[in-house]
Amino acid sequence: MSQPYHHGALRTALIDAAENILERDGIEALTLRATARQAGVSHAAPTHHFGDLTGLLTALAATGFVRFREHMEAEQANVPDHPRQRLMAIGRAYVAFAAANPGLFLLMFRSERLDWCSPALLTAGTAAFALLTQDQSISHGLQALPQSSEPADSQAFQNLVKATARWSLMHGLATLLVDGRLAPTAQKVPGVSMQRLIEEVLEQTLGAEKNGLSVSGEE
Amino acid sequence: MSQPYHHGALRTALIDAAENILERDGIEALTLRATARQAGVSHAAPTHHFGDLTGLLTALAATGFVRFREHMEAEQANVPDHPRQRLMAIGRAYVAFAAANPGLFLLMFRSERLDWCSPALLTAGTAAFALLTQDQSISHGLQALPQSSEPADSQAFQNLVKATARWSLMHGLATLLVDGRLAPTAQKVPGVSMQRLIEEVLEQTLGAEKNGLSVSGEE
DNA sequence: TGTACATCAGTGAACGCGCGTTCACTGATGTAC
DNA sequence: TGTACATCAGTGAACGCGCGTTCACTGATGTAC
Repeated sequence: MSQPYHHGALRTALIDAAENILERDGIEALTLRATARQAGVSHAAPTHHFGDLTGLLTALAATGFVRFREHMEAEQANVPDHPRQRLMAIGRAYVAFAAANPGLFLLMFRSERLDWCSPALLTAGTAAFALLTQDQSISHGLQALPQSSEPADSQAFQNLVKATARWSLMHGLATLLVDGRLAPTAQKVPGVSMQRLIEEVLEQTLGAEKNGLSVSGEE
Repeated sequence: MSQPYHHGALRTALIDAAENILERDGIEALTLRATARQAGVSHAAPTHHFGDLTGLLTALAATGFVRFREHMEAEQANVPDHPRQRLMAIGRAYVAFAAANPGLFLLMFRSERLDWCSPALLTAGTAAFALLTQDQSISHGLQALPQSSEPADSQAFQNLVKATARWSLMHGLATLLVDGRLAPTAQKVPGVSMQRLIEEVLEQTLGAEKNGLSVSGEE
């Protein structure tokens, strides 16, 4: 009946507790003491595992990036092995993860309080980002260093531009959605669900058959 | 020599002080008391003008949106009156504003502590967003309500999709840049400046002559 | 022109709060012999 | 198998800090007459 003195898996429990607080009360409410309360331990216990708040946030963000990558890979696996299909799947997964875990997503991408020197975070973050450039059309280009005289015109640079463009689109869409900026604009056109809007944006930018619709809006 | 008892323009001075703190120390350090210290008045003075911290942040964000819009309009005016040229100018201005005012940009777009019921903020924010949909190709479509049976296929919906796509791209690019996520990726291709990368991404997505390069990355 | 008075703008002391951090401690676990 | 002891994991009291907020106040401004 009585709680054992030793928790057994307190580190994991604290990360879970922190995520609960994050999604329920926002990042402002995510403190070491609140996390200890949520986990049901004394307020000095988290320090023992994470050192300080940055350590806790960094550990939480690292697990977030692992799950982020897993989610994108899983969605990618559900789809025919075609570059555009897979890219669309990643885009959908990117936005869906943000929508499903808004607090965690914001922590991962915008917290100035993460310690990017942490090996766990760096590894998990890099792995997730790598997925965005790992389709057939550009994967090899980003790895090969250009030997040409003008790097700005090299294939590697062009691939970097493409990867940055698609990443920006996914990230902007996810961010605007999570921040609630998309909803007011979308309501100008009645009868359209957010889901439908997102799907169509991804379709027209990432999934178009030949050249895809230009973001510039002219036909 | 002695300071007058009445400041004269304390409200404006407090907003300036708050912006200084925001850019120098980050949003975490932006408190009512810190703002009062920065402005050289007693710590109870800001409450008199803004009520609480949300009021101050909201007022600061509102001035930010005004300047954001002014900046985009000014850049747009420096360019030939061609839809793509103007769109490119807006995109460049969008990213440049974020880069030049990272703290303010983050406050404007991601602070959960803004009061969007504030008329000043709502007006300034709406005006800035409206600029993004005010080029010849889609401006009228977003205003006209569709009478067609299937809203998802209506012209208004297609225009919404286009506006959302370009906005997402600009916003994602600006956000990733400000959050320092772009730099590590870009360094994989040596000899390429961030400036050049951003310009090329905007060029290939917003400014391409015919259909623009698809974000999907296939030729 | 002068006086009285209301209103406004900012002061400074005080309060309670939750925070991070320290530190001696205590209970549990594991290992050496 | 049993005992001693080191190490580990979590406790709880205490600290100092900066915060938002309150409140009686004071100095300055403006207005009525």
